[in-house]
Amino acid sequence: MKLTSKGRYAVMALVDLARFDTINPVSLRDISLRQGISLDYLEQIFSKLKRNQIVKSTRGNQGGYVLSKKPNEIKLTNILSAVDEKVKTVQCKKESKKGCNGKATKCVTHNLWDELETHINTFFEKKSLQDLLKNKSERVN
Amino acid sequence: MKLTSKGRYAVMALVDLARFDTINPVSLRDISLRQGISLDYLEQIFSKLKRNQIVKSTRGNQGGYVLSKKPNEIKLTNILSAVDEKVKTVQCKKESKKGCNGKATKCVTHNLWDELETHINTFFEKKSLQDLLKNKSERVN
DNA sequence: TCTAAACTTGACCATTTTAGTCAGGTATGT
DNA sequence: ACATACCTGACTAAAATGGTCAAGTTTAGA
Repeated sequence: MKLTSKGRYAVMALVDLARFDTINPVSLRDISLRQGISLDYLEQIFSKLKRNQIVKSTRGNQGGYVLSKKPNEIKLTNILSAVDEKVKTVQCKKESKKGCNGKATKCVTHNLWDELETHINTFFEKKSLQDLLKNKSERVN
Repeated sequence: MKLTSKGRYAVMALVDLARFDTINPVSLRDISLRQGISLDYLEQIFSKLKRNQIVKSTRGNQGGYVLSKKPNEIKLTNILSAVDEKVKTVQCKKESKKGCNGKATKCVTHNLWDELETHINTFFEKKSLQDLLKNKSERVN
């Protein structure tokens, strides 16, 4: 199972983007500063988001990124899979042909992880960027 | 988020144990052979399971491990947390005092991961070893 | 009592993943 | 032209993963 900072950064950055892209493209530099994420790392992430048509870019001065869809049309599944955070739990080796661990049977936990995977995916399927915009940033304290 | 082979092995081994411990303690060697898990690795895992009172051990010849509770009393949460598979998603740095990423506010995704965590934990809370014993091992094909 | 089976502990390690950095681009508005 | 901002690929330190190895201790049974 993979769910790391990269996925979190992607979501954070997109929420930030959704809040500021009403008029002009938003530069990664701004997002970097506001969210405290390394600019270089953001570029890697946005490169993937772009490949997956989640954002559009404008080059040059005053350029930046814009969402390619409305916030409520962008599901978290889309975001996470775009940055290669496969919500795949533990894969049994060569599960396709043989059973797990080279046995002739599926391992007893096989269905379990499948179930969990579905469970999590459903969670991310229901949530959209829009949902995250609502509870904005809460003050600590 | 951590959910790796160690957790899967722990569950697999305990299901195996639950099936065979009716009379005598089950040796790790047997589990190792049946489940195709390295014996040395199993020892590490069972050391943790023992520390967390999930299994009891008998040393010496004919020794081995036995469940310390009934299969329906052992929830998957117990197993996974015993082997340090913290179902903790992404933690924001120093979230306690300051906000995330050193900002004064919680990051926008903070509540999201909290929610997910709860979501997953609920899943594991409901499942017991007993549940896994039912759908035994299915043949591939 | 001897010995083999089985648990116990801790150190060690190769590989992979993570979370970036760095260096060099290219495109474009002003 | 030049600053800004996107774009790309190579590189890397540190951590996690999935083990192995070595050296025990304990106890049943011959």
